[in-house]
Amino acid sequence: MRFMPEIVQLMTDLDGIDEKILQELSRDGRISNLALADRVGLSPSACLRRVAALEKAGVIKGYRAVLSPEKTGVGFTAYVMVGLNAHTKQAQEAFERAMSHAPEVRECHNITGNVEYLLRIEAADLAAYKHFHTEVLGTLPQVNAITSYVVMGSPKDERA
Amino acid sequence: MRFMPEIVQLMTDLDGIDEKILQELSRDGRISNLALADRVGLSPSACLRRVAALEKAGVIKGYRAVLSPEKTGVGFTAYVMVGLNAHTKQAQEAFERAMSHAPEVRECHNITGNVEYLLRIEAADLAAYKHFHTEVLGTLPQVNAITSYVVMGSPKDERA
DNA sequence: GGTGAAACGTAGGCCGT
DNA sequence: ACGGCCTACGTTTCACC
Repeated sequence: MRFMPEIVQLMTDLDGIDEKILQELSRDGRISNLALADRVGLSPSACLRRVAALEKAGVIKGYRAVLSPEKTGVGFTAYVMVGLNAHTKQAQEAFERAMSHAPEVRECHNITGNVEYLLRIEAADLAAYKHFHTEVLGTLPQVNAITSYVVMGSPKDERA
Repeated sequence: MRFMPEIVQLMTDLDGIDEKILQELSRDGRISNLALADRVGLSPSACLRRVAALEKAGVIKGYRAVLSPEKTGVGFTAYVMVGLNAHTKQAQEAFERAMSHAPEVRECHNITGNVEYLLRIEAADLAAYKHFHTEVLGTLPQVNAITSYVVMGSPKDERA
């Protein structure tokens, strides 16, 4: 490649009001524009224009409802370190494709260290996790090493 | 303890429509009730009643805007395994208290395995992370072992 | 669970700064 | 380029069936 693939603007210019808007929308993604405008000290129309601009610029990627894992049938969470046996682009792509299709995989991070990937797995229970472990991870030819860390609790969790 | 501390209803009874509602709201937390009702095949009022019930039951814990880390000044993410030198309740509570006050710590999970905790750290850059590593983690008397895994990319990330 | 109507919020044109 | 005002339009919300 001749230039760096994508030199994107890493931090959009955000003033104090923008930051307050983002803070409020992180806290309550369904706040009405009227209430939001009030909280940040702007008129509704000015506020709405800023929110629209933040969405358009990709600063706000979307809005999501935060669900209770226990109450939606997720009783088992684990982080899993996965090492591949080949460090080729093909092996990585094949593995990532498999992860993207597995519903138990909520996150797949490419990390530094002795293994390549860190996964967050959410399943109904230990049996469902075992199924994923053996039937999915265990059958992928690229996978070399699997280490599971079962989540016993999360004293802090500010996941978006 | 004489009985299990809290036997809560682990999975609220959710029918197919409830699951569809949750799925839609996870995808787009700002969908209008009208559009949501349409998608799940209910009248707006019936749909709204279900959403309100799901919120009240705690199945829906809230709504949040999903922000772009790069565009909000977060250029560095890492997972950190932390081992304590004492397995006492006091040591854990002190550590968890410290984590809850550290803004760089977005998640703190209590895990099984050779160490006690897995943290997700978000910072502006490597320098900011180094500061956290030495000035915060490094000064806690309970902390015994620290292993950092820097996130190079996240091919999949469905963090609520 | 559906209907309807009043209350409320949104979105866009327009003007002032 | 950005904020405030106004208003037609859409959405939410509630009592009632």
